[in-house]
Amino acid sequence: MRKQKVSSAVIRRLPRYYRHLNELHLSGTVRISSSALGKSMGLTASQIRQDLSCFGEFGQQGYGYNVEKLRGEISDILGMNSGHTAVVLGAGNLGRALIENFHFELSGFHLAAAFDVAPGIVGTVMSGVPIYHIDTLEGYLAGHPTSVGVLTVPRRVAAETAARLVAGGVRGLWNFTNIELDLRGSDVVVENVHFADSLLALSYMISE
Amino acid sequence: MRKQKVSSAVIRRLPRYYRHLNELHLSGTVRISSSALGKSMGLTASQIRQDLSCFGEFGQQGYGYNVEKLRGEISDILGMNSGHTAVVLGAGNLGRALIENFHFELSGFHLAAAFDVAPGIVGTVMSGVPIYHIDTLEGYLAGHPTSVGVLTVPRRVAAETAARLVAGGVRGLWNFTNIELDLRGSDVVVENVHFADSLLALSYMISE
DNA sequence: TAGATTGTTAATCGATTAACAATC
DNA sequence: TAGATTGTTAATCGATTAACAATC
Repeated sequence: MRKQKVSSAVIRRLPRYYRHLNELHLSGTVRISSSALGKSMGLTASQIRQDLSCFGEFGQQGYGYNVEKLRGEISDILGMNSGHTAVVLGAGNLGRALIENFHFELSGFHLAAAFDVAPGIVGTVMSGVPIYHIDTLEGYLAGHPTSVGVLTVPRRVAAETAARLVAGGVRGLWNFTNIELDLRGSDVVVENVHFADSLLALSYMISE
Repeated sequence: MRKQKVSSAVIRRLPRYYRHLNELHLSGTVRISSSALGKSMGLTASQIRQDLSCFGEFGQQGYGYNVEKLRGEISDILGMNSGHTAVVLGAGNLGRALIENFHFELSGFHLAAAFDVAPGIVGTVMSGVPIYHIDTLEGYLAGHPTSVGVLTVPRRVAAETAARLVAGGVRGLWNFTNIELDLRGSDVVVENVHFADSLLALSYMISE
């Protein structure tokens, strides 16, 4: 479906484009030029036009871009309208924070279930999300095709849980454990959220 | 102090080097060559040597690198031994998850305090971290020089809280709100953790 | 129409990779 | 010493920026 290979740098900017266009739309802005958008995002107009040209022609000479239309195009490109589903693995502190506070639906995901082992929470419902026992994961995945597994389990079971998700047919892993998952051989995509790496980069930058 | 400008790409790899070297050290590995390290990290040997050469000469011809020594050098470069301190702003779900689960000290930070407004938690201690009322922030910062403010407050007070931290003299902001902070004019560094951007990048990658 | 702004091609810049003399 | 591996310089590759004809 996709024409050329899109570079990782471009992919990382797409969500920012979406976010900015969404705010522009909410604030009532109808159209914007690449130079105005660039100014507000700290990018060059050239880069924005170059980035967008990877996916099609969304603007109009002399006019610029229609904010709502471009937002829609980018949400399609990002797969926000693909009916993606997610499950959370590990409903401890971080897992619970994500279940209760992160709005998966704003990114086009339906958070369908979570899995844990703690007797106190298995069988309960958290912010509308049922918590099942991890032993039932395979059965669940067989009956409910799932796009993404959100890994918030303890380190020691991270690799094993990842393998079970891959075997169960998920297409991506959103990895909050600080394990480097090695999924070469499968075509499952891993997106790492390494808090410590982020804080250490900040530490470097403030250390003169 | 620093010689040349180090590119952002290099800075982002430093924490990964640190993490890998730490694991190598814990598993008892004493020395490693750039090519072996590259293989295990998915980088070229060239890139590793080029990256390290930004900061000095840490290896030895014919031998490679001493794992423990290189780990120590990189921790210094990252500022992990600079006595950095942090405070958390907003001890709600995400703030609490960070306070209780994220090991700031493993990144060389001392998490000294948190601030909130909820009567139920102001005055309590969470995992050894005292929770103060946000009204006392200025007084606290005046008496306790603080390196980094961890922003986990609600959207609507994010900009204001950031401004108060900047006025209070912090050097960096670790921003978990999905607001794009505009701190041009100050020399405070912002490190954004945009969960939604990360999930949307994953969404793109699994959407063929 | 005239002014504005696109999409795209060419030029520049920066980052990654390759090569190799130095040397442990 | 001989083999291995560094640090660094040069070559390549890719990403960003500039320029401009096309056109709304």
